[in-house]
Amino acid sequence: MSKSELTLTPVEAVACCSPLMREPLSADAALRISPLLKALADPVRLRLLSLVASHGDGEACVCDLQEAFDLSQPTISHHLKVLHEAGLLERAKRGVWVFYRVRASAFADLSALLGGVAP
Amino acid sequence: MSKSELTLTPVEAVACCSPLMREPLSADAALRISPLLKALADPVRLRLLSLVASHGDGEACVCDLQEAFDLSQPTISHHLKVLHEAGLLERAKRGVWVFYRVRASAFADLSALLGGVAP
DNA sequence: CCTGAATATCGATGTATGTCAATATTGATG
DNA sequence: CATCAATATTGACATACATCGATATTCAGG
Repeated sequence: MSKSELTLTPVEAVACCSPLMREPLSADAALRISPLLKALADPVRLRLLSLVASHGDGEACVCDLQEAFDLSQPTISHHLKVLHEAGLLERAKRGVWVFYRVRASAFADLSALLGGVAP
Repeated sequence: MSKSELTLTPVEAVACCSPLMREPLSADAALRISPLLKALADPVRLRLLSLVASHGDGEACVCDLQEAFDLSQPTISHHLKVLHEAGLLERAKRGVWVFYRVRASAFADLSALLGGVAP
C-alpha cells in the first residue's frame, strides 16, 4: 500500500495538537489520539518499548525481546505489530532477523501533548 | 474497602519511575503504570480531561461536561469514575453538584516518564 | 531444492470494556 | 416529609483485546 496523505499513524495525528490542558480537545482529535495511548496502555508493550529504547544502539532484535517475557512468540509478535502500527516503533528486516527501533519524535510529541509545557 | 497505605492510585505509581527510555522497565512497574495509560486511552475520557482542565477555574461540574457528549448520563459518570480512580481527577461534592478538577502533578509525572527529559 | 530457524498470520477463546436502561442515592426546596 | 434534580450504581449486552496453538512465510546454508 502506498502512503497517502490521508492516512496518518496515530503518532502523526498527535504532533499537530495543542496540549490537552490548554483548550478542549475536539472529538475528532480525541479519536485520532486515543489509539496511540491505547497502544501504550499495556504492560507488555510498555516493557517492549522500554527494552528497545534502552537496548544497545537503540535497536533490538525480536529474538532479544522474547527472552524477557513468559509469553508465546505470536503474542510478542502481535504486540510489536501494535506498537509499529501506532508509529512508536520502526521495523527493519535484516536477513532472517527483524530489528525494532523507537521513533524518538513520538515521545516528544506525546510529552508535549500531556505535559502542556507551552512553547 | 478502606484505603490502606499499600494501595496507590496509578498516578502515584508513576511518580517514582525513571523515564521509559533510559532503562528497561520492570514487569512490576509496567503493571503499575499501564492502568494510568489505560485510563487515558479513550476518546471520551481524553475530552473529559481536556474539558475539565481548560474550563474556567480549572474546575467543572458534571452537568457542564455532559452537554459536550452524545452519551447517556451513566456513561459519563462511569468515565469520570475511571479518571478519578486513576488519580487523574479530583472530586468535590458541593450540594447536589459534583465538581472535578485535574490533578496537575499527574501530568508532570506522565510527561517525565514519556518525554524522558531527565531531571 | 530441502531443511531449519526467525518471524508473522490465522482462528479460537476467555476476559475486559464501553454503552445503555433502570434504579438507587443524595441533597435542596416547597 | 414529599418531591424533584444531580449524580452514582447495577445488570445486561455487544464489541474489543490479550493470549495461545497451529500454520504460513521468508531467508540462509547445505
